[in-house]
Amino acid sequence: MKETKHKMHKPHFIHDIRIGIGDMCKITGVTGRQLRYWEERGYIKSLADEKNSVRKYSWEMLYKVGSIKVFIDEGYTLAKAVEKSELREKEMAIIRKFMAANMHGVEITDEEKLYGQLDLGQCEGKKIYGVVDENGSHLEFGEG
DNA sequence: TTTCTAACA
DNA sequence: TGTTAGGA
Repeated sequence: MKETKHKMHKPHFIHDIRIGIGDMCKITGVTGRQLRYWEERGYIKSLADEKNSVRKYSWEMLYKVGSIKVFIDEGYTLAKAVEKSELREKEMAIIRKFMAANMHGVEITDEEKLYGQLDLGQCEGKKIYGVVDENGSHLEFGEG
């Protein structure tokens, strides 16, 4: 896989995505003025080229800006919105860790309605299932 | 045309 | 926060 012709411009992963400030504005509804201010305050960061250059944002920043924007629209101040956004992200990281370690399978029970049963492994000899059905979701014990 | 910083009728 | 000037 040699790239002798044109380097760059071939993102293979979502993590390679780079978003300009204009697109960031269109996608999130946050103004360029706000984005520059948020960066100045250290709430977000753009990809470190030298300063005074054109800002590029990562996928993570797109996500974070969108998240902050939601909280702002709910009436939180910028500082509180950032706080909630960052707390949410940390909580989600823990949830992902837990799920990665304990999700042993998913059985789909209704493809239309997206109901199913999560195999969450065992505890004290009993199987644990997370059930999503017409009643919402709940936990169930199964036979060892 | 877009984005940059700095500053303010 | 909006907006504008003046460059890059």
